Amino acid sequence: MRIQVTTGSSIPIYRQVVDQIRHGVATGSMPVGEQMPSVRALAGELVLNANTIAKAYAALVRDGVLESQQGRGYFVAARREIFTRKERQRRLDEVMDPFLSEALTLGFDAEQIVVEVQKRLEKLAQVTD
Amino acid sequence: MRIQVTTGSSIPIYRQVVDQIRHGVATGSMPVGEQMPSVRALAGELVLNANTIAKAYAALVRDGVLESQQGRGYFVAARREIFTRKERQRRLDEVMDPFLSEALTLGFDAEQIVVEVQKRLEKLAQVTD
Amino acid sequence: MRIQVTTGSSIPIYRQVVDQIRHGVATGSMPVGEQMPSVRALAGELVLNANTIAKAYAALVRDGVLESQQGRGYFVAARREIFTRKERQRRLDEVMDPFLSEALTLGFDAEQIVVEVQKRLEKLAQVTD
Amino acid sequence: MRIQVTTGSSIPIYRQVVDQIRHGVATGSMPVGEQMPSVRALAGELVLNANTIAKAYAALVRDGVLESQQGRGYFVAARREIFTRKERQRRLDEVMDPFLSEALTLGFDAEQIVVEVQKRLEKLAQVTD
DNA sequence: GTGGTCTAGACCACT
DNA sequence: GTGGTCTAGACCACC
Repeated sequence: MRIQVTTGSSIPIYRQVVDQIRHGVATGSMPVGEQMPSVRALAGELVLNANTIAKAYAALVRDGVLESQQGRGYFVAARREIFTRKERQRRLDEVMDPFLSEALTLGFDAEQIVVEVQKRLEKLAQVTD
Repeated sequence: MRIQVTTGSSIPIYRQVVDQIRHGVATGSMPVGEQMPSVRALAGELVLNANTIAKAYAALVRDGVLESQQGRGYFVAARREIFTRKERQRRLDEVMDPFLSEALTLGFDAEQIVVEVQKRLEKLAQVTD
Repeated sequence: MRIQVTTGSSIPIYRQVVDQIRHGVATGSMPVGEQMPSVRALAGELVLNANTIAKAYAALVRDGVLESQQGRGYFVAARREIFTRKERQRRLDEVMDPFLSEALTLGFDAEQIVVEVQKRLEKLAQVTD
Repeated sequence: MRIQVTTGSSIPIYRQVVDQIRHGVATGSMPVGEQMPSVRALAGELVLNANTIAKAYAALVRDGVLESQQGRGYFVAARREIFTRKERQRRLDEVMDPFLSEALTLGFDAEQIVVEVQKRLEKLAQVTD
């Protein structure tokens, strides 16, 4: 897929990039799972600042069009949804487990952990009042 | 022991590995002296880069959970008291705060958080038995 | 504070960086609260990869010598007691043995080693003054 | 002369062998010209892989502590100085500095460090006798 | 701009 | 085959 930008246009450059990629994905010329060119590579190709491309990619990730994979690059995303009751619980567990494993490793037992959590929550409540 | 990792999470992959191994050791499902899977083997199994596993193992070594033997592998270390009381409290607070703020952000109130923590700890205790 | 590194040495580069910063902090030539050079800046200055410096700084953070502030930089941490008496002894022995065996290997006898250690410590003390 | 190795140590086994032989030679308990046990004999005695002993002997030959005679075996070499006085001092400092900075960071002061070094050297002397 | 994570692949030391 | 170090370069989160 070929991306073209015109610097003279009233449409912001990053918007031009976003729109063309979105169109490419919608028409299937960018298939799901396909790797996008790196931020710097595309910036170089279009003779743009890397931040501009980064901003465009970020917007596309926010909209669920692309996915980023740490250290690998950006890829065309499959669909998804967020924030059901189950999802909330899943997210809670996700942050609770590291906390509990650290606490247990430090030598605190279950009872102590609960007490510490209560103490901390009381302290937070006071601050907020 | 089975380790699972989700690449989309906000929790770094190496931290997920650390937490699960810590948990395995704390509950005794990884007995003292047991050899861990090799860095490359675990990396291959989880489809991760070997450096990511190496980083996780290194973190566990400096926390006294594992020991490494050059050219032989990693082993579960004998439990020992490493930190002063004050330092343990400091480290507990350090991991508790992000957990609590995330939980509160997700809309759980103080009482619910305590209940969830207790529930989770009970579940962990059952695994130990 | 000036940091120097020799690439040919058997001592890993990141360890050399760690040791020199530790020394600078211990002698007070790096006062508490002082900001460290940024990872990239120090990497550039020493002509090393940024990851190598990041690894050294990370080691100093977990030893309580430095603190990191996301997006701001690394700072010299206030001194604090981290380890139990037993753990301190354990760690001391761990680094003393390789040193002594190397010294004996070089042909220094016990008495000479003690003298050399005293000499070196006196020199370090002078720097502190 | 009796050689002992501990497999759990962080010090490589071949290094333990090297150090003990070197120490034996230095103290005269292994006189000049004496034949060393064969690689396989020593490997069998210590229940180690023959490669490990071969490597230790090779290191000792490289450092001028032993001499090999094709088809006959290894012998304690006549003493000769390999390193210049300056080089010896440089190498000593190179391994001493990391040790001292670690010790100081752990909270040991100069006097304590000297005492610990003396204690450790005494213990080593007893083992070798 | 800062640190933090991850990948890829190199080379070395030890068993 | 094991771990350990280092480089190069990507993206991420925060300020």
